[in-house]
Amino acid sequence: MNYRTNNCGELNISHCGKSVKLCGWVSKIRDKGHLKWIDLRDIHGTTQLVFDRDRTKKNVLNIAKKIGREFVIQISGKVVERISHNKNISTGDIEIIVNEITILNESKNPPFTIEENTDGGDELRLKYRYLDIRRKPIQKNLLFRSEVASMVRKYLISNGFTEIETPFLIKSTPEGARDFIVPSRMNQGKFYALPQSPQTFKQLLMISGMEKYFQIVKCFRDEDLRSDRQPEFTQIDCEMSFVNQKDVMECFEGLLSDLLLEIHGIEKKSFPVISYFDAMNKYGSDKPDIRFGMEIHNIKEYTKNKGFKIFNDSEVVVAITVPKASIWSRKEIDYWIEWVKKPQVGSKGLVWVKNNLDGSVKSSVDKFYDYKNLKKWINECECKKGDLIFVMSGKKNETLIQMGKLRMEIAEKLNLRKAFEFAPLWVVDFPLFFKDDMNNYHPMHHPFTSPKSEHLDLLDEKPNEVHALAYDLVMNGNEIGGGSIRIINTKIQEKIFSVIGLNKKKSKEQFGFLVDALEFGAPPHGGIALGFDRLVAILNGDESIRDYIAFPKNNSGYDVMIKAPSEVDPQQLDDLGILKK
RNA sequence: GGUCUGGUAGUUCAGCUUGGUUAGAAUACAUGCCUGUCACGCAUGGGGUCGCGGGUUCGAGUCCCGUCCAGACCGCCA
Repeated sequence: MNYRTNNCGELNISHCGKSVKLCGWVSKIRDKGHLKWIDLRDIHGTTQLVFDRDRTKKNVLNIAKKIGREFVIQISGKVVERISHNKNISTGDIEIIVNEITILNESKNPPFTIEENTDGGDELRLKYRYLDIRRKPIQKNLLFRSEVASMVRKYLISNGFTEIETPFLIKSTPEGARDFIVPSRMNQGKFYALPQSPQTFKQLLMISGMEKYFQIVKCFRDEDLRSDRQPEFTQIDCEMSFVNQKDVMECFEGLLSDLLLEIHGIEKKSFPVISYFDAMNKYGSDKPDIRFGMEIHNIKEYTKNKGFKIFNDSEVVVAITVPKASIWSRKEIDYWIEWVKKPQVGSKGLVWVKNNLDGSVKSSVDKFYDYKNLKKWINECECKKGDLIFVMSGKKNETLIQMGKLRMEIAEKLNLRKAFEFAPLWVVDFPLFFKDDMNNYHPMHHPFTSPKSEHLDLLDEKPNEVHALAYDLVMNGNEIGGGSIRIINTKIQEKIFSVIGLNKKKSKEQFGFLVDALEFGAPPHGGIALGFDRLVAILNGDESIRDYIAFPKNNSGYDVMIKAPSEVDPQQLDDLGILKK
């Protein structure tokens, strides 16, 4: 005998009179004495069961009395039209008169309510994640994730990509994020590392001639977490042969366009392409949110020689226009002045200019700048009557970044960042390297990124001026993917290693297999990796990825449900040859 | 590693500014009543190591110090 004839989400008025069998969880019990309803829930929906003293058998009533929330039950009964309908759910026109009921399993009272808006806090929900996933919103997210994955597979496979798995137990490398380390029992004292990405393997697959590879794959990074960062996360990892930067960008613009069309019905439009330097200058970020204006303007030349020392002495003076903010009170403006002084932002302060609706102009630097001066700022910043300008100054890079943070925070507060408005773009022309505090060069992306051919001569003398054949896919202020054209020339590869301080011996040790392989006819190739968790969350109007991962870790990388990481048996350590002090 | 915020019934929170009788609310739970509920309603009831440790004080949920845990952010994330 089958457990059920139907699920809890599919019965409607057309099924009236039908005998059905349903299974599910008891979600809500409403007892009116002579009349009692039970909401029966499964992943498909909720169906109302009705019990009354005239139409329901005594023994069924007795069993129904014992039932509590989250019991798993099986019922059979007849579909009837409700006397009072519920317009809010798809099964709201019918209910089931129960003539048999079986308790398949009992349940303790759950620690939080299994409802759309639960009363449980984050930590508790993570501890009982299996109960949290019974809730509709989380189930919907996981179903959505699965749909997106399937669309991605469909697109890539129809574009000639082959899905290939790469190993999880690989070699630790010093550059980049910290590795998760796995001790080897059979090679005592030696360790595998879990991959931060399948980077080297996908390049080897290109050298193998697989031509177009993809994988929806777990990656691991032992770094601190954020709401959009987990120690294990999923990437859509891709690599293509015989392509240039434009080819890769076109292919993945196609993918994201398809997703936006299929999921949100958004018409295809080609994505803007903006250079890294323009992104920094206009938005103070290499992953700009371009859905709202508020671009950054450099007004240094309009501030000179007026006796305002702070502006005179600074490398840049930058400004943004806040729409409709000239009516802000002193208190509101002070809030932002304090906000930028937080150590997380690190600015020294803010100058403001109000372009009042009545045409007057008021600023915090009226002592130094007259109406005519301020009017120039207002013109440069495209500040309309009723708007307000915030001005910051200091060293170029850090001031732009601080302004970028202020821009994002104000937009967030003013509700200008609409969850279901999507603005994808490409950021290109990245520097190949960045310098750390110790003046050492590090690759901006990774050490296999190809320099622009016209910048090859600069590698020896001015590595900081070399640009990369790299591209980031950005949407709504989030980096959702990044990639590059790779180096296929061993000489250039070795030069890059030497710039980042990996001598021949060390680079041979770390990446010798790749450098060797490059010498056996490596085809021109490049690729991209998209953060799948983040992509799914953003496509669904969220920024936190936690609720799109079935079993996520908390802020400290701890799984509160299974209590991992944990200590292990000393015997295990002994087997692995790891001494415990 | 740093900054900030929080930790009080099963759960979500109030109480802390200004220390003082028996620590409250909502919800969940239990019992009873209720014939059209769907956030059902009404009545009654049980439920607390105020994160932990120390200090100040006649007296600490409340003030101070330390510590642990959680969250947001900075650093970090090739």
